Amino acid sequence: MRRDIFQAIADPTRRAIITLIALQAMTPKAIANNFNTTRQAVSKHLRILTECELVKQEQKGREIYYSLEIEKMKEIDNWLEQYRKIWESRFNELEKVLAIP
Amino acid sequence: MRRDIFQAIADPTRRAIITLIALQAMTPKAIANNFNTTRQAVSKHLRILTECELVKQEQKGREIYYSLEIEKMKEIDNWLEQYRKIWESRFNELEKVLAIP
DNA sequence: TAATTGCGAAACCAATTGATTGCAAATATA
DNA sequence: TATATTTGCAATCAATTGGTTTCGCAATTA
Repeated sequence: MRRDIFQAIADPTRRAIITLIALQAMTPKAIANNFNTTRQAVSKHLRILTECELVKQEQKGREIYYSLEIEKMKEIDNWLEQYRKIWESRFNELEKVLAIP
Repeated sequence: MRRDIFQAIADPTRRAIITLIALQAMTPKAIANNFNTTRQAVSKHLRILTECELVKQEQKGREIYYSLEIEKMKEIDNWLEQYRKIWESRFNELEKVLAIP
């Protein structure tokens, strides 16, 4: 059961959850109310997101508030870095061609 | 058969293929030789990558060269933008706290 | 021309995934 | 204390996934 961040964000519902809790912590029930799905399904998604440390939880009484571990998102950014270099260098190539002498 | 870029990069083999063909076009056979897998398996991955327009192909005789459609990778970058804003703003908050008056 | 090579596609299989249902535990409220 | 609410977790099911095997087609080579 290998969890990695790329697998975690592959599911559209999980991406929606991430968007939802990026700015404010929410309970599973509150999250489920925002989608056309059940609490249990959301709970499973939250579990997957927690397993790959994309989400952290804070218990308050019987409620559990989930919020995004924004630092973890940087991993995607880091992976993307190698490709960003490529498209930036290609852009520079294009600039050279278009440059007025 | 919904193909989207996030699902495409979820698989580690596909990410490895993307890395491999990012800088130079390669045939399925050449790609397969770089991994511990068959040409047919690579072929299936390439099909998925092609379906979501992450990869383009160029026929040369009986060989087909696959290369990365780098522009498509920007879609991930665009999606990440909303979160980049968050972690940058948090960093600025931190800076304010740490700032020497 | 005949054999070989590179390829995609279809058929198939085991493993995984996402969703649902049902349940028990913990907390809150009457 | 009795009841309702919020939750995680296990069992189950249908659909999807990644891989293999096999096949036929087109291009190259002998």
